[in-house]
Amino acid sequence: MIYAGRMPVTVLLVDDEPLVRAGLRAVLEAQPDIQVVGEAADGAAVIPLVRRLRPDVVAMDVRMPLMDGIEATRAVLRTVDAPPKIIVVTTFEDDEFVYEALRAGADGFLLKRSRPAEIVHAVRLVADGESLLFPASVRRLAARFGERRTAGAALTGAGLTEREAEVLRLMARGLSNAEIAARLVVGTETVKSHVSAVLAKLGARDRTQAVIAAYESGFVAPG
Amino acid sequence: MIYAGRMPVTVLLVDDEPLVRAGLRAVLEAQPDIQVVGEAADGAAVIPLVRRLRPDVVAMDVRMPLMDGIEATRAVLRTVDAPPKIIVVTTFEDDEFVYEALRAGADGFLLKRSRPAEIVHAVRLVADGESLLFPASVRRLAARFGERRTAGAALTGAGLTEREAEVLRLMARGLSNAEIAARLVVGTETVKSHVSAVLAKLGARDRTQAVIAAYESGFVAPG
DNA sequence: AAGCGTCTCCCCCGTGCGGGGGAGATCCGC
DNA sequence: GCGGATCTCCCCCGCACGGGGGAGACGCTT
Repeated sequence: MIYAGRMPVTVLLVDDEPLVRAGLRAVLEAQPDIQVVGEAADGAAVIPLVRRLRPDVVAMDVRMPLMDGIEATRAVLRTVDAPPKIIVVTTFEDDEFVYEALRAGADGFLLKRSRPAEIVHAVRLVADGESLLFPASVRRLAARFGERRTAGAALTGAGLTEREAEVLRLMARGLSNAEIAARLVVGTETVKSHVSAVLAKLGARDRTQAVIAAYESGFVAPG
Repeated sequence: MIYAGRMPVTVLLVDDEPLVRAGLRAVLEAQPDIQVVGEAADGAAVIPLVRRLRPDVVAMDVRMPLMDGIEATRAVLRTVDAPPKIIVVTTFEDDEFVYEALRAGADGFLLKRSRPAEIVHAVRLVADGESLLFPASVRRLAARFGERRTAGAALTGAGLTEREAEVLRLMARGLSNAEIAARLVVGTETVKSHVSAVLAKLGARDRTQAVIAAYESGFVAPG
């Protein structure tokens, strides 16, 4: 496989530990044909970032606070059209995670213990459309889940609607549904609809997680 | 504390995962007064390296294949004269590890999840002869929430207790009361008590407002 | 005209959340 | 010894929240 003359492969790093992100960045950016275009600390922050940065590859941690890598993988593939390739990164050779990751639609599976050369190789491989499955025995499973990706494509073109974003901003200021309703001069049932939509799109379980995602993704900023 | 005009602090990295070493190196070498002088992949390799490189600080992983960080710490302190300061680096806030590490003679204790600034700070601190015992995140919260927040409805004026701060941190990661209870190995009723105390002291109406306060005050930070 | 997406509002329903009490155990300082 | 603080757990209770449905009105593109 030859990489000369290619456009650089763009990568988004998703891991809750800054240290791991720094490590991946150091390893990947040492390659002239690979470019890290962004980082996220949680799966919940991934979708808007993918939409904005349109990376070729997402390196996704499994264990993360709000939304784990499996969930985030599902969310990205479900809500983003022309989605990036996704490499799920984990610490242990957990077969369950491999299986789950494949079911979720991941293209690659990588251990954190891997040597830099393997990591670089994995990124290049999935960027080229190949799938990379660590244990050979699991490779067979890939075939069974190979047809996804066409079906799920895009409910709406964009993430949050303007109204939903407005509601999320008010949620992130601590307002209750009733207060948001009063502020926006609509019924509380309407607000509930918007809140539900926000929770669904962000993969949040409740308004608290949604607000956390808003902070973590930079949608709102402290200060 | 002023670092200008100092000799650079030399650091030896000991971790079995190249990724983590690369991350630490990237984070530390970004500082002009810190220099990474060597790396080791296992505790067993540390002693000769320490003898040869004479680093000021050793950043030591706990979990390693041949000799773990606790053992390696003991070995270094026992066999090397004028030994370096040792920061034990681990993944989880495992009290047992903290205790063991301190018993072994470690000068500092650091979580891999820490933000770069905290890691850098820890290295400088132990290099200066200070000891850095409990996770910086915990320490920070106590200090931060100790005296502020005097105004408002809160009548106690005493700030958050350690336990309450711990609960708030978990709230700020999106955990429900039941999940926090499971994490802290206590009953949900206990968690409810702590949550209520946190809400009262922060002047928050619900957990969402408490989490917002946590972000806005710097108690937790995005990224 | 048809279709889609958005915004609006409505129903039912379960439950997690938070308030308001109380109480025992431990530790620490006076 | 005694009081205070902290951590733990328990009761009852109201309600906001969130999930599951559905539906009408508007504006847009096709």
